[in-house]
Amino acid sequence: MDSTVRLSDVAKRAAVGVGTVSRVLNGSANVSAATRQKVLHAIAELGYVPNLVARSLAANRTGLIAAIIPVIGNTQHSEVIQGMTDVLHAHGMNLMIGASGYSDQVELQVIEAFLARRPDAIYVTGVRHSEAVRSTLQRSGIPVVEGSNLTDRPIDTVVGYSNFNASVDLTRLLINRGYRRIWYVTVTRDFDDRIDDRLEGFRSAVSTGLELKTDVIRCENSFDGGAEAVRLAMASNVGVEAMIFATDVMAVGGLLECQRRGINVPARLAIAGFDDLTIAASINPSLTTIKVDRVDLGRKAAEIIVNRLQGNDHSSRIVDVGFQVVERDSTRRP
Amino acid sequence: MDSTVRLSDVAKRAAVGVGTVSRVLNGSANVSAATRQKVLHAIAELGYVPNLVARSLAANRTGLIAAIIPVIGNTQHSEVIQGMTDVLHAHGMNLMIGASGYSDQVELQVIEAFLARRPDAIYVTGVRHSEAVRSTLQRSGIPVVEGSNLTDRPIDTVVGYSNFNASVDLTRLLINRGYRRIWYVTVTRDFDDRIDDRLEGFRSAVSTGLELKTDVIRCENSFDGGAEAVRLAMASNVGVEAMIFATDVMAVGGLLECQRRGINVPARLAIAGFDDLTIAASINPSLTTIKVDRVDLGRKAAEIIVNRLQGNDHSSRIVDVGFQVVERDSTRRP
DNA sequence: CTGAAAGCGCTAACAT
DNA sequence: ATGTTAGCGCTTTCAG
Repeated sequence: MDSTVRLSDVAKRAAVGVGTVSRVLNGSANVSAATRQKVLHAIAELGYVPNLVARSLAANRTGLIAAIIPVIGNTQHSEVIQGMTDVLHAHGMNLMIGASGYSDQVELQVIEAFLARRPDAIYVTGVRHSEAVRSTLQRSGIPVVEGSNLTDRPIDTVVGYSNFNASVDLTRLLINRGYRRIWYVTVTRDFDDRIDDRLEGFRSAVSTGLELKTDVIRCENSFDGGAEAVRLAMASNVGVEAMIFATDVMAVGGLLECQRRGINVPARLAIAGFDDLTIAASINPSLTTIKVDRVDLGRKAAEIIVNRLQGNDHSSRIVDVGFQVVERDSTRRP
Repeated sequence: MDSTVRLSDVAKRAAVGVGTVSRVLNGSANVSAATRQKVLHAIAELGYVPNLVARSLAANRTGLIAAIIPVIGNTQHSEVIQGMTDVLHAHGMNLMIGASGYSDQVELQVIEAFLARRPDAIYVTGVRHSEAVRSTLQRSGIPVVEGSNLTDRPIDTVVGYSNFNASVDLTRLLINRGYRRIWYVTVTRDFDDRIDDRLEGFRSAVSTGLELKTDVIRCENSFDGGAEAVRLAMASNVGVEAMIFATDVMAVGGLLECQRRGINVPARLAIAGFDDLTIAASINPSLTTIKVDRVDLGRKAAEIIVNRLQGNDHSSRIVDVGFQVVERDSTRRP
C-alpha cells in the first residue's frame, strides 16, 4: 500500500528484471509459473500498488472513460452512469464524470477538458451536438458512444431508444382509448434532443387524425410547471380531455394539481408522462408513461466500449435498447 | 486538437525551449510578454492539447479527485457529486466516481482501484468505515473528505450535517405538536451511518418522555416499504398518531398509502420524512421533512479539497453545513 | 522465457 | 528570463 514502492523495487526483491514484473502484472502468458510466484510474493511482501498514471503514459491507454450527462443530480441520467460504472469497474476501468448543464458551450468545454486526460473512450448524452463538439469528438480518435436517444447518423456509436417512436406510441394509445382533445406539454428549454423528438413524435402521431383537437404548450420542467399546465388547461374553454407531458416530473406535478382541485383522473382528464420515475407506479392514480431500463442502457454502453477497446469490433453502430409503453390508471377510461 | 502534437513541437515552432512552453502552460510569472505571445501563437497554430497524463506523472499530481457514493442513480447522493464537479471543473480538475453499493467490501475495492490512479484527494460518503478502509485512506497520504454526516473523529476532514440532531429536532417537533403515540420507520439495511444516526436521534428524543408510546419498525427503503409501514401501523391496535420515516421515499410511500385508504393526514395520522426530496413540497398534503442543501455540501467538499491542495490549510477539520426542519401540512394538527 | 534499454510527454531543477 | 537535462514509473521492443 506504500506508494513509494515502485515496480523496480519489486523486481529487485524478486531478483528478476522489471520487464518480467510488468509481464506478470499484465497477465502475459510468457512467464514461467515459478517466476510468477516469486514476483507475486515480492509484490505481496512489499505491498506494491502499481502506479496507473505511469502505466497510462507508457502504454498509451489510461483505463479511464469519460461520461457527460446534462445534470448529475438527476435520476434519469445518473442511472445510466450507475450502469456504466458497474461494468467498467469489473474491467478495472474507471469513470470520469461531467455535466453539460444542457449547454452547448459547457458541453464543449467539458469534452475538451476530458480529452486532455486521454480517456480511452467517451460517452455523451443525446444525439444532437454542435459542429464543434462533433468534430472534436471525431478527431479524438477514441470510441464515442452517444446515448439515451437514437439517430441514424451517430458520430460513432449510439445506444438508446427512439424518443420519437415512444412518443408516437404513447400518443396513439391515448387516441385508441378515445381521447380526442389532447394537449401536449413540453419543456421550455432548447438543446435537448430527447425532448425535441418526443414533441415531434406527438406531432407526427396526431397529424393524421382529422377529428383530433390538439395543442402544444410549454412549461418549466418541474412539479410546479406541470401543475401550471393543468391550470392552463382547465382555464381554457376547449374541453381538454387528455394531457401528455414530456416528462414524468411535469406529469406528476399535473396529477398532484388535479388531486388538489378535485379533478378526477382519468374520468375528467387523462394524464400521461415519460420516463417512468419510481413515483409513477405509486402515485394515485398510477401514471401511464414510457419506461426505459436506464441502468441497463448504461451497462450496454460500457460493454460496447469495453468490446471496442478489446478489439472486438463486431458490434453494431446503432444499438436500440427499446422502450415500453406502460399503461396505468391515469389514462384508463372508466 | 491533434493529439500527436507534443510540447516539444510547440517549443520548436515558437523557437524556444520546452521549459519555457511548460512555464506559459502553467502560468509561471517568469516569462516575458513577448515570449509568452510567441508560445501562445504556436499553441494555437498547432492546435496543441497538453497531455495531462504525462503532466500527472512528471508533476506527481493528477488533478483527479475520487468520489465514492453508495449508489449513483440516487438524487440524494448524486446532488453532492453535481456540487463537487461544479467547483472542480472551475479549477481544471476532474472527478472520478464510483459506487459502494452500501457494501464494506465493495467500498474497499473501489477505494483501492481509485488510489492506484493517484487522485489528489478522495471523497467518501458517510463517517463510519471498516478499519481496512480507514487505514487505507489514512496511509494514502492525500486529503480525505468524509461527507453527508458528522463525526468528531474524522479520518481527516468531514463536511456534513448531524443526522442525529436533525432526527432529534424532527421528533421534538412532533412531540411539541402534541403527538404521543409515535412510530419510527427505519430501513432494513446495515452499513449506513446516516440511517443509524437518525434512528438514534429518535430514540434519544423520546427517551425522556414518559407519557410517550413509541415503537420502531423496519421496512424496505422504497415507496412500497413506506406503504407497508402504514398498513402495519393501521393494523396494530395501539392507535398510532404519527409516523416518522427515516427517508422521504418511505414517507411519500406512506402518504400515498394513506390517500388510497382514505386516512386523513394529519388529522388521523401525522407523517414526517427525511431528505426533502422535491416531491415532498408538492405532494398532498405536503410533507414535513429535514432539508439539507446537498449540492452546496458537494461544493463545500470540493472547496475544502481545492484549498487543501493549494496549501491553504486553515480550514476546519469538521464542517457543519447544517440542516433545516421544514414543517409542512403532513404534521400540522388541524 | 527473461533481461536490458529506450522511450511515453511532461515538469522541475539547474545552469546561464 | 530562458535553455538544457534528468527524471516521473511504467511498457515494450529487441536480443538472447
